[in-house]
Amino acid sequence: MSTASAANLAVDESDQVFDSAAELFRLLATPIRLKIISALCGSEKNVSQLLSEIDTTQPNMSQHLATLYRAGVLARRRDATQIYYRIGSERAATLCRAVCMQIAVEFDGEVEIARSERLSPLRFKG
Amino acid sequence: MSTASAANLAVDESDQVFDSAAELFRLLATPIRLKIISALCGSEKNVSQLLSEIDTTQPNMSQHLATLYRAGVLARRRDATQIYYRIGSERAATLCRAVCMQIAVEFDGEVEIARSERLSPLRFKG
DNA sequence: GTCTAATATCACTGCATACGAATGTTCGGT
DNA sequence: ACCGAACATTCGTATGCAGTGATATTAGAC
Repeated sequence: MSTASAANLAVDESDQVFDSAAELFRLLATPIRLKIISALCGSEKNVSQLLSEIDTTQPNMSQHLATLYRAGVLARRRDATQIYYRIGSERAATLCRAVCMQIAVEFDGEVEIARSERLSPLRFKG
Repeated sequence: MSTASAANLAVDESDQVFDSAAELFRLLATPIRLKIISALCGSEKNVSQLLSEIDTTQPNMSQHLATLYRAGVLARRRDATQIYYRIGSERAATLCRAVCMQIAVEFDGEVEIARSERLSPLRFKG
């Protein structure tokens, strides 16, 4: 089992888990990539269609698509000169949906949390 | 509703949602921060205890704790000279747990996905 | 007040990467 | 074979940020 084989190494399996999880989070840590994933949740789209929905340059779009594709988050197929992207990993898409929806809900039913306390230095006496 | 009031601005509410979601993902995009959150899931701990579990320097630990605290992910209280940190946002902790657990499961029951295809250039004819 | 332990903050360095501009590649049409 | 459309890739730049070392703050013990 993979668990036993890596147990005696300096980096154990839990380290790998945290590394992989952090990498997944890093993939989703950019607004434009969340927009891309969100735009592809309903149906596949080619690059031009994505560019009409998301405000950025064509090279930038292409790079983010490549990043998500290499990570397995997106899949793609060619149709003539156009390339259609679609969701390739339901896990990432579900994660994106869940977090964005929850945040959207908070934006509506929001009360501004007393975050002023968090901005002051750590004092308990004076 | 807040939805209607921001609808005519250049950055609409969905942009803010994506920005906030990306910021949350960015907070979790570092292995050490995932380890910190994971270490605090069971019980609160002071900085020394965290340092004994997680391999890093004290200033680095302190900075990550401050980052997570400012974001509301962690809460803290003082006891004499020690400061105890605990989970402050169940959302972030749940997210961390869910993703790490799912990835851990994949690490055991894994078949190495054919990722060689993803590393080759985009060719469909030659 | 002085000393020490616990923690925070500051200044700096190095690395990763998002973005923009220019260029390259692939395909269909003629 | 050539041209244009659709994407991809490369290169340079700038910015953000994780990590490190040195220093500062806080609080308890004496």
